Amino acid sequence: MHVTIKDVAKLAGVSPSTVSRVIADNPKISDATKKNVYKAMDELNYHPNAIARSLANKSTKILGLILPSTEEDIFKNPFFIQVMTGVSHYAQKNGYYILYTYATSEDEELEHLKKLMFSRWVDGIILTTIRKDDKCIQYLKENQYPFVVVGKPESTDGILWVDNDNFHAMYTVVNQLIQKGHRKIGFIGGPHVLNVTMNRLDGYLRAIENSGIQVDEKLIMRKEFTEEGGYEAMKHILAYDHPSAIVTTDDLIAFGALKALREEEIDDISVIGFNNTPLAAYQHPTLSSVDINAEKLGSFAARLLIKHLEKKDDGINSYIIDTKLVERESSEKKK
Amino acid sequence: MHVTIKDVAKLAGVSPSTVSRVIADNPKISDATKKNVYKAMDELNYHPNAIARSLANKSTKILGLILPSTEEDIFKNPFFIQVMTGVSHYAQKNGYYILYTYATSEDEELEHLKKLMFSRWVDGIILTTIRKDDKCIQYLKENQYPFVVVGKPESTDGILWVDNDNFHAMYTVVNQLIQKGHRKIGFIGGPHVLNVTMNRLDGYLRAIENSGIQVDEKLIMRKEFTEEGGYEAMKHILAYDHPSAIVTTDDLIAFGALKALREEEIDDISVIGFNNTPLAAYQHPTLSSVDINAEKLGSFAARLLIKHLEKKDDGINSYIIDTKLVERESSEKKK
DNA sequence: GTGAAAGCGCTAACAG
DNA sequence: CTGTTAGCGCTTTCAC
Repeated sequence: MHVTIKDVAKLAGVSPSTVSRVIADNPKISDATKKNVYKAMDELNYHPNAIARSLANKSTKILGLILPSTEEDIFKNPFFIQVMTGVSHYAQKNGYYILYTYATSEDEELEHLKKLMFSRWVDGIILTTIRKDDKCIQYLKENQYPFVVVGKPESTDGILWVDNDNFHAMYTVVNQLIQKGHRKIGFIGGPHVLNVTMNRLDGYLRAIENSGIQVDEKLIMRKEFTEEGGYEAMKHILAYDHPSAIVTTDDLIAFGALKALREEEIDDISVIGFNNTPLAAYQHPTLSSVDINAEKLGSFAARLLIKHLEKKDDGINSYIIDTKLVERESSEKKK
Repeated sequence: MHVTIKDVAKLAGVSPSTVSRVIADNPKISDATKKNVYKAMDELNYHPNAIARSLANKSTKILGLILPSTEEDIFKNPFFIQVMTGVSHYAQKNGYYILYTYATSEDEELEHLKKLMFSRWVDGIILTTIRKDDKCIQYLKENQYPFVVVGKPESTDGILWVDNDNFHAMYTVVNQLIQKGHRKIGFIGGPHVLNVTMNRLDGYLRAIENSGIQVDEKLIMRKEFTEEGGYEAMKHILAYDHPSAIVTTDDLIAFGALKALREEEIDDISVIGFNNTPLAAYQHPTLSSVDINAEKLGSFAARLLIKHLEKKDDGINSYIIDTKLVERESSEKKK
């Protein structure tokens, strides 16, 4: 019923394999027959059947994307959307499609991952989050399935990954604050099971120590990645002391901290967020935040994976994406 | 190299066709052999090859999603993300994957649409936007390809679609304002080539006329769907008169209008947005806006398409999704 | 109920 | 350079 390679072959007076070669742009086909075949193709309005090609080729030119999602909101977290944007651009430009699934827990994620792998729909997989002793990574590795992960895994051997230098990013931020004269700087981070939190905390500690300031454990809080977490942590710190600046590991936390400060009518404490989410510019005061370039994380992840799939590995199996502090009102010089 | 249906057949001591029937859960297979085959399957850790199935079946259980995108920002417009969320949930729950492409113009969109169609990757397509004399719709129709569109097409015969009742939504909003005592109500809409704009304008006009108020053409403006557009339109209206309320057809427009009012230090004009985007709650004053339930638009679109693909059409080929005015400060009673 | 065999549309040796 | 042939892994008549 549909036009196939055979119809084209017949019309062009060649064999199906020749047509196949023309499709694959095989160099050892004479220009004359190529012309011929092309003519037949669009005379018949022929379009290769990608499914059949994939079955024969064992390659679909589709990438799988696994997104974590808290309950019903897959696309609420700006970070993942940005990563997805980067991935999509790079993939589409290079002739790949994206197939995604979302999962609400590590086990579900693994479940979907397996489905995606076994179905053969995708040539490789992009993981957008990374957990301690990540089961997905382990599984993919064991099965030698091509994948790339956004976030630096504990063990990096033979793994493709992209990440920011979280240690360095936080180190720089704290250092700048110290340069500006801040001495008492608080830290509010997310749960310490996450690598990011630990790396950022290390950066904070190093900067403090390097400048000869005494680390004050009571100015260091770790809470959930939520506005409430940030709010409570801030309150807690204020009950103990009055620092001149607070660094956080996430904008959401920073939003909560700002809220606590507003309530207490305190306006001489600088606050710095992380991830530079869209709402940062809409806080009161507008929130200074570290831009982690999530879109770039995505596009470089896609790039690594695609290069690998096409056997064009250039020896590079990871990228460190630059970060940048975006200064807004919340870190302006206080009176 | 990989476990196939033949290996399973051999181990279970049956023929490949029997295994195939077990996979498809064919009712005329004895329970005994079913058990047997299942056992063999997980002894070998067998997983059906979806590509091969698709080639034989002519169905992939993948849906194509076409997203419009202004330049580099596919996922910046909250509307499309919400639609995508709804689509994804419904699809994933029903065993479908989503493959998406984005395009920056109608022609590019058509281009990608064709690729998607001819490749056979997807069983059907979801269009998330609709233009006047939409080429994509026309093409899909001509080729009898299964699709659904978010937005009501000019001609609806034989087309699956979902939309809000834009006329009614705006009618209700304006009516409520009138009930509250407003008499001079301005309208700022997007370009009138778009169906939504026209429908919402009609709702506005009807409400005004029904209440016996004289329509004042000078209070009606149509601009681009941008903050600047809203800003200029508002300034323009203010130069002419001082209405007590302004309705708009998009939050972005409303943001601009609010900005103009802030500049003029006017705080006795109610403003209503449309689409209830996340930033609405972060305006000054916070913006009242009509929630159009974009996620529901998406899930019902997926639902229509999937039912159709599975030949479970229930005679329903469109859905009208409810809207709801979310009231915030910008429409509070003014002194 | 189950098996044999043909075929879905394309690719890839292997010849020539 | 091009044709022949045998699959890729699964489904599906058509027999038995």
